[in-house]
Amino acid sequence: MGSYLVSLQPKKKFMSIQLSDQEMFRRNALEEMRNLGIEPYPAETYAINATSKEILEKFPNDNSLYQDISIAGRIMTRRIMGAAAFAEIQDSSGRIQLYFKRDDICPGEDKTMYNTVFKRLLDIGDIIGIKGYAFYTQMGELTIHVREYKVLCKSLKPLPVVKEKDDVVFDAFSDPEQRYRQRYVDLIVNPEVRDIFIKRTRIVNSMREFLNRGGYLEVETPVLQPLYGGAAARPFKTHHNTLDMPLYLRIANELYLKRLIVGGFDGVYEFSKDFRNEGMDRFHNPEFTQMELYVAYKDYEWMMNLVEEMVEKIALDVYGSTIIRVGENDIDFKRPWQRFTMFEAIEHFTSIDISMMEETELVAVATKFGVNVDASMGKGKLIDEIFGEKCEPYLIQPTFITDYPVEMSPLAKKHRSKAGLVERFEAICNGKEICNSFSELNDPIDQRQRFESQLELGKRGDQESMVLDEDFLRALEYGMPPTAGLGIGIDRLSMIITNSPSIQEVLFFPQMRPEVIEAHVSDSANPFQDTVVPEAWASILVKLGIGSPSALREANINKLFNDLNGMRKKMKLDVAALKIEELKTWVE
RNA sequence: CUCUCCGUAGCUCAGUUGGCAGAGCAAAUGACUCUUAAUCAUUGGGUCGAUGGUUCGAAUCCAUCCGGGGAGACCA
Repeated sequence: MGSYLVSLQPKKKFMSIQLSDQEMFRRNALEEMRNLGIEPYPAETYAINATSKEILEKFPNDNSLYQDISIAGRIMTRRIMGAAAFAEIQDSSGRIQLYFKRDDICPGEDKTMYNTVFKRLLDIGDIIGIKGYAFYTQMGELTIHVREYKVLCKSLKPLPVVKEKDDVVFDAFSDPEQRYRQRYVDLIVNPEVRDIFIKRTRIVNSMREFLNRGGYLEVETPVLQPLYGGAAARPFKTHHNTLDMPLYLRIANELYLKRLIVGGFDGVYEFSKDFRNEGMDRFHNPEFTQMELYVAYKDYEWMMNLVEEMVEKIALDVYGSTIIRVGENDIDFKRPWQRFTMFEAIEHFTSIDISMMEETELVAVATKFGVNVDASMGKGKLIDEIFGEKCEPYLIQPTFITDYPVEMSPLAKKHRSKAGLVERFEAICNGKEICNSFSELNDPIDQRQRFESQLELGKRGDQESMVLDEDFLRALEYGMPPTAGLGIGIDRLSMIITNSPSIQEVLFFPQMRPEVIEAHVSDSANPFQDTVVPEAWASILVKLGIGSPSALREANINKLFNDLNGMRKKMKLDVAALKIEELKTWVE
């Protein structure tokens, strides 16, 4: 700890103020273990030969099994009755009860491993390995009788203790902020959360298996792109130092995959993390996952059949059924799904046929339905808005919507028979789009014109209009076979299939504003020595992770103000509360 | 960006019309050899998200800010 910090508070007091009593007890237990010659963080392998799940499944059928178990897990509950005790450990497959008996753990005179280590120095949250045998208690619960145990990891932070009886959960760890920020805790104490993520992986595995079986090649394309394209969205912009040029994080990988079709692959797909610099809500995270697939010599009709088949298989692989309960509804993914053209869908829900309307009439209809209309909207956008307002939310069962206005689909091929439309479909399910697909536009001259009309929309103020990609056009000029393309949102699909109401529930680490975490300050000089920042506050800045004057200048001043005073209060510092005016003088 | 709800002990939550911060679980100490939200006894622990204001007095009222949830705007 640097000298300027020592002058602030003596180290001992400094530390004890920040740790709760429970954390202090655990640190003391750690020391005591070491004094007893027990290493709380041993290095060597702990060999296991069973999991809680397989014991619970197989022992009831054959009581001769599991008489020499080695198993490891985290202590989740303990019920101690003097010389005997029950505990539960949780491993990756679930929980199982343990029975500890003093004279079995400690057959000799020395009862330390039971009386001191087990009863006093171990806590809920610690990870132990045990050896023993399976049996039934008098109450009939399958339990492991522990012969010996070993400390594998001492936990220094108290875990939230969630209890359950008759399927009623008590004191659930439920605060969304804490659950998302400390997902590891969420995963430890909320088994249904881990189940969601297991299902998500199964969905991805099932899809990949389906695609590989179809003979499509899984590929990787750039995340950092000099031009962003393939979707209508605003990008994240970054900078490459050596090239000294801006680069964008991809908003889609469509244009790269189509270059590969030009290059002669018949079918390529990629699970891609895409990034869109837009609002965040229940359905949008700045980074999200999409699977894009392009198949040569196919069209959108063919792709619709593929989507139905693929999603039906996923439902069957995950649940063994095509029917999934989602919120209030039972959604059935069984083929075939209902198909509507966009105009049919609008007519179905509004009884108005807008298929022949001009822009001014569409504006009137849109306004009537409460759509916010502005000058940047073209005809296609208006139709799309009307659909989004009056149809999409009401489509619960999986439904294909086909034949979109050309203005909204600059990468899709013109409809073979309907003027002004393109060969495009979306699958809508539970009121939300889950995929988007079209017969890909492979006429390079038409494609150039579409890009140019996108530039027009950009001039009208549409911030999401696409940019013109000359290299992509060059690729098309060499010739791309007729191709069907698909983008399917993995997060959206996972939400539906796991019955999760928000995207945060299907992302391990959803995007959040940064949290204040006190950094451990090591011995170093005051980085604010040559500034107007007082020494007392400088140490707090370092603890908040702000280690240089430039970092200070980049910080959000209101948040910093809040955080600094928060730390002052928490650490009971003997300095006056910081005024925002004073803070402002630091960054000037 | 707007509206709205929320922020109190490690966790889940109470806190009346402003009047000395409460409970359950968790923790500590002790008792208890088949418990299971184990039980019984005793004990410690929070300055109420931050700042400023009103007041004799603020967790409580007001303003601004920080963080989160929900709805909307925006957005495939």
